[in-house]
Amino acid sequence: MNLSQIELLRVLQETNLNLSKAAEKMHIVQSAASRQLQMFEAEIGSPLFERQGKRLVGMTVIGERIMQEVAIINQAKNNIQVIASDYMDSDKGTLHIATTHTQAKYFLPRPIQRFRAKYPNVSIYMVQASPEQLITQLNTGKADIAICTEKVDEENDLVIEKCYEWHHAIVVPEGHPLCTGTITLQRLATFPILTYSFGFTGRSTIERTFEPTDLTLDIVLAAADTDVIKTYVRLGLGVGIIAGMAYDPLLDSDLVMRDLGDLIPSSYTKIAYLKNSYIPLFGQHFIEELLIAAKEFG
Amino acid sequence: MNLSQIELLRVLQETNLNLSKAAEKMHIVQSAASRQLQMFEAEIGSPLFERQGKRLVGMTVIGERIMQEVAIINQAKNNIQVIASDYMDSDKGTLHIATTHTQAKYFLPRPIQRFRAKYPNVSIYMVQASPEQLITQLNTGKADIAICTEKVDEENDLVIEKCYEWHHAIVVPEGHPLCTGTITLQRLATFPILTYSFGFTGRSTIERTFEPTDLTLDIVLAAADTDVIKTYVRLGLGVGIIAGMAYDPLLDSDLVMRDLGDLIPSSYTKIAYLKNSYIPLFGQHFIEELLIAAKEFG
DNA sequence: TAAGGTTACGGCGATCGTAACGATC
DNA sequence: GATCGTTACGATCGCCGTAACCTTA
Repeated sequence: MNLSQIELLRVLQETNLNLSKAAEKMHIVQSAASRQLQMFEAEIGSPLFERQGKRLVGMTVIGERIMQEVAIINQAKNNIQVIASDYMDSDKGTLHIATTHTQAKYFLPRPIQRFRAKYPNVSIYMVQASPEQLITQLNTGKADIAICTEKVDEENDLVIEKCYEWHHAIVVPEGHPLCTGTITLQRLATFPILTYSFGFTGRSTIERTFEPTDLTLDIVLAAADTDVIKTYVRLGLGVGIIAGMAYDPLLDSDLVMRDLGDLIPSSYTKIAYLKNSYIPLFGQHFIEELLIAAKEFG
Repeated sequence: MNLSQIELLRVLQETNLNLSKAAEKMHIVQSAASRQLQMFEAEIGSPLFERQGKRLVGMTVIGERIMQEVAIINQAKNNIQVIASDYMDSDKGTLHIATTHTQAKYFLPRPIQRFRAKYPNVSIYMVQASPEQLITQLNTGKADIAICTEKVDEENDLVIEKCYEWHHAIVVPEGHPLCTGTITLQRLATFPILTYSFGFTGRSTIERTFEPTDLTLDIVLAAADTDVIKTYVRLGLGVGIIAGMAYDPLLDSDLVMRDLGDLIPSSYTKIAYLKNSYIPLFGQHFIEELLIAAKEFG
């Protein structure tokens, strides 16, 4: 058993068990990868992969179990490298951030700008994805830190920090009936609604608010992305329910925003990272920067 | 970085940073170990060991930190091997049990005998140690399962199962004043006492019982081992406070035992193993055997 | 027939062991 | 002087790459 075999297993998973692709990723020729895999299986004493003919099409029971340990080893190995480079020069490195569109556009710009000013030698990679994907990004080591509102609860191997609290709000064109008068759930339900897709940016909170009532929202558009919602609100498709902080007083001055804090419970945007991952110094400072920005944001 | 370097680091710790001994344990010549260590430190970019001249005398800060990851990797690597051999033949293997004298002598014989009958091809190694050492045995991978009463609480990376409940009891020679009449803490405190050493077999419970009172026990002998206590009770040195199950009605018929369940809170003997360790099938069956024996024991 | 995987073989490099040396208790 | 660690050098064994071959979409 050796570390490159362990890594090969990880890479195999990432490539849907395609040995050729895996070999390429590891900068070795395909036959070499094939042999390494065979040697490892020989050492284990039973096959780790289900095969159809020669093709790898799945994992055996023992393969799955061993993969858990493989993941642990890879994580620890990666930690060692990060620790080492952090110790050598704690102002230099790479930070992979995974987040959703809303956070990327409305919350992160300021803290990231500040962070860049302090750490010009840290490269920041941002991956935009659905909240569900964010967890995968963390688990596969593709992201160091995830920032989002949904889904990052009760995950056992994640460290989760509350970042800031926010309310939903409606946006409507000027002159829309909802610009005046008290807003109630009943009244909202009489209009066509534009809001986030399932699993995005507090959509689950909206669901939970309406679920116990007899009302059903008439959702005519569900988008992952606030800007799409606003665009169609401008076209008069209906009432947008968006995250309050996604209303930009300058750019969105043609739209009227009204807070729904009294109707829909607040949502919390959180910071998450793997419990077992080593976060370098600059990463910890980045998190601090987020928390500072969060206070200004509230 | 490769696995033998990782292993070398672990072995170095086990040998008090003696490179020669470590090399021997790894079945390589000492110069090879020296080089491997250098290569690893070069890759990390800074020394992992404090040196006096050439001797390794301690670990640097980064060395300590990296050791945590090294331990994780070694554990996972070991798990892989156990998983593999468990899958190959789940009736064969080795079980390292760490426990204290009292458990080894009075509780374990029956379950171990039964287990041996079911699994003749599993070699059982028993290490007898102090409760404190048991934890170390688990953490260093020298023991798979620990059985004892003290110390195995609130350890974060241990899985702990309650095994059985027991009471303290006194043993005295026939005709001793304590053979008759009600036993109270006050009365106990008037006699010279023989009991377990600090940190052994419920000694802490005895301490906690007397602590809030004004009474102090006159402990004339503290032993790790029930048999030593009984021996000196027989010589008339005083009153033995032992674990109830350590009284053998046949062999100790010359002594009178009286239960202290009303005076001293019960103690619990627990089974402990590392949260991240893979316990092979026969190991799980061994634990079941313990729990069965525990019921008969109560 | 293209894509994925295995087998055979020669070459190169990593790592080992021997051995001589340096330093520290 | 015994123990512990480093450096130098030749030898070996593991692993890679090339290439031919097999098998299935």
